[in-house]
Amino acid sequence: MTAPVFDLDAFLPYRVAMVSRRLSRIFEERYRDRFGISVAEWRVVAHLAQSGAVSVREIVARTDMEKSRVSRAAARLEAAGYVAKCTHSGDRRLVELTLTARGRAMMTELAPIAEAFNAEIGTCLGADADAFRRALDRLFASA
Amino acid sequence: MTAPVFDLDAFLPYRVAMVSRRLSRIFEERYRDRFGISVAEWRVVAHLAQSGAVSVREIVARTDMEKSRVSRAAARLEAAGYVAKCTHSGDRRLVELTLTARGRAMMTELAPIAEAFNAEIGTCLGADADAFRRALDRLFASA
DNA sequence: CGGCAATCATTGCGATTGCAACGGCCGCGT
DNA sequence: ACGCGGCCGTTGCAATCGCAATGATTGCCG
Repeated sequence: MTAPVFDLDAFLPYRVAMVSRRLSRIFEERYRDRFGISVAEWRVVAHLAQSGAVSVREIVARTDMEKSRVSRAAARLEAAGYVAKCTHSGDRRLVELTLTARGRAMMTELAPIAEAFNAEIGTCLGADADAFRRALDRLFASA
Repeated sequence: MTAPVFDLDAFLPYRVAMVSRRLSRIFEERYRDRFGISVAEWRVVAHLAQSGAVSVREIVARTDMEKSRVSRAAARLEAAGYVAKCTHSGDRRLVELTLTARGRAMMTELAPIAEAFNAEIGTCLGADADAFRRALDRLFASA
């Protein structure tokens, strides 16, 4: 029985997962205490701030999250008063998600925090930042 | 009420999370059907193949996974016959995890699959592969 | 030598997730 | 006009996760 040799540190999916987890965790610490939202909810809010009124399906297509995850995140955000849900006029299957005034206020506070964190990452990467972004784009496109 | 503007696509934690999720998903498809293990269990097995007999705590420190996640993954692996658990002689608090013959056989089959997948990613990245690896190392070190 | 804080692994519990099934709604074809 | 297949969002259910508490064991320090 040969002893299988495998270098886990060189395995890129593992490395990416570790970094992803840490980045999300660090960023989450900067807004969870203040607003009490989770990562899934942050993504929905950020997407709404970017795109205005959109349906659940659009967020699903755009963020690669499960339908149910988006649906429940939207429900929690609605319960917390950050998001309003109303049925689309014309196609009553669709749900139009919109930021409430409270949601926009949160985003006004959150956007600079996110930008700052993003900038931190950029400076941390230094000269490799552009290559890193390119690599992410390529992996996302081909995966 | 100003409309908050934020470009989610430029937000690196988000991009990394998307790519991480996709890579893990794709790789998982290549072994889940054959061996019925999950990502957490794969990580434990890969680490055992690399490090021999180790305790739960070492895997936790090394992989940045929660104690309970590693513990349960080890329990599932033991139930499936891939891993053996025995108390460390000398310090009976520690649990020594070891690959069984069946576990080593699985790893013998899995290692080439992982290597191939890793190589695919490398070729996909092309000239940016080295910078990508450097960037991951730097983010991991500073996070 | 004895107690006591610390370490290690497990487990209970609440929350979240993914998958699949479902109910409501649309639009196409007839 | 009317089914009927398909799309959209929600929900039931099982599994997993994270966190905190617990049980078991060790090593330190008085």
